[in-house]
Amino acid sequence: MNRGYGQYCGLARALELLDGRWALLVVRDLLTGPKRFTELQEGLPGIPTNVLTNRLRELEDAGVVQRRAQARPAGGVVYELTDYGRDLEEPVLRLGFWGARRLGPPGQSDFISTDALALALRGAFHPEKARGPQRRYELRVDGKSLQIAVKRAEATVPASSPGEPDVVIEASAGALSELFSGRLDPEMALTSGRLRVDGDHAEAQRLFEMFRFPSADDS
Amino acid sequence: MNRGYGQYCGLARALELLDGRWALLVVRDLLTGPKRFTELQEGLPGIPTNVLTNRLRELEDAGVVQRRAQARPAGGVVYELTDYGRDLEEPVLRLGFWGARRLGPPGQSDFISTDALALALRGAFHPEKARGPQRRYELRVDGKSLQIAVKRAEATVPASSPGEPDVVIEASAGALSELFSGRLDPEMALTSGRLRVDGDHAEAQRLFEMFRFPSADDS
DNA sequence: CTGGATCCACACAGATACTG
DNA sequence: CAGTATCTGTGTGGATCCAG
Repeated sequence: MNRGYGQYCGLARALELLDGRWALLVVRDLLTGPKRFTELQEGLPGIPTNVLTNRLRELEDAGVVQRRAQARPAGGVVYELTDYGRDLEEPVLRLGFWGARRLGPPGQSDFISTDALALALRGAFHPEKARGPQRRYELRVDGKSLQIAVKRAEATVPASSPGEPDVVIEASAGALSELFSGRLDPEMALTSGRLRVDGDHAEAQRLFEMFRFPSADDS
Repeated sequence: MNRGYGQYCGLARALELLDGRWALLVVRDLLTGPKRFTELQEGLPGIPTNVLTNRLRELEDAGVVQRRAQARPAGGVVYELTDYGRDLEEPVLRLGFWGARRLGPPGQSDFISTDALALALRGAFHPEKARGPQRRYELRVDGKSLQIAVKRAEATVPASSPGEPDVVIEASAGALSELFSGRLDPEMALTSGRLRVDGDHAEAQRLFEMFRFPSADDS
């Protein structure tokens, strides 16, 4: 693919580098860390294997992704972003929040990507709201879990190393979306059962203060 | 098109709304103001008419673009962004600067879009560098011209109303790119003939201080 | 002239089966 | 696990034609 646009324009070049269906979603999933071929497949339900192969090759040629031979014992290869590819985090985040304003409540058949959630949380972090001791949270949604580490004014999503969470928070994607955008009060959600917390409730409340999505106040 | 990704994710939704080749370039050209069908065609050399028609319809369905019946005397229709579409300026700008880092020097056959230049300048404006009286600049490149109005700490690109420019600046796309990214000194460019200025040279120099592209310091 | 519609050839995406 | 091979749709490119 990639016949190009023939324009001397940064956007046109970006669209050439990120051309093809699924391309930016591959980048999104790699923004949370290196992944194997099959891990990418699992995070992108419906992508044909040959398309994933093509996108990875094209992104590699574009200098966005690189293959790396994995150390033993597992062997095999992992795909990871180059430095240049990692610089897509800001643009992708902006595009994501723009698109999120047209996300209604999640449907039954909607796939929930923990990579997408992790990315959104990174962009939703408000450092000035973070105080108190270092904390590790575990978010559970749709049978998957995601760990969040907050240390002083810095958040790591997903948490770089596995460990015991201080608080475990479980809710549906719809409930989480309302909680993180401030349209649903955590107290209310707890009493109504839309939110389950294992650990200090006040800690959970702090999480929803530190991470706040822009609210969907669109036309 | 638009079979969708089936994910509950803002980025996936954005990619669905902006799906199809040329889509974001259409948005880019509309970010500088409403345009007619044929004006869009001229700014997107190589786009087939049926593809432009399809993209405009899809963007209209997506709530990004709207058709408006044009007042007399010209009649006809113009396409313009909705409020939601205009909110793409930030994401598009970020993506554009990301892609611009992989723009070498312009080739012979590269088309120069004044819409792309206008957008890039909007994103490159440093309000704190703007002082002095209101000024209107005219940038000439590749046979096209673009007016820039700077008033206090605000820049309008392209200038909203036509008028007599205080300074006219002419250069090739390559020279402009180097001038705006600070890799080429305006004095040098003037003496070497890569830059022509009609008006106060100091004014031209100010322009290159107020508008500064992020430099291509990539790997 | 503007704003498309229509037709054709082709490249790419999707689906599935199969392999080192 | 990490793809390759193959077949089938459909979106794209390119040219041409047409109505207001």
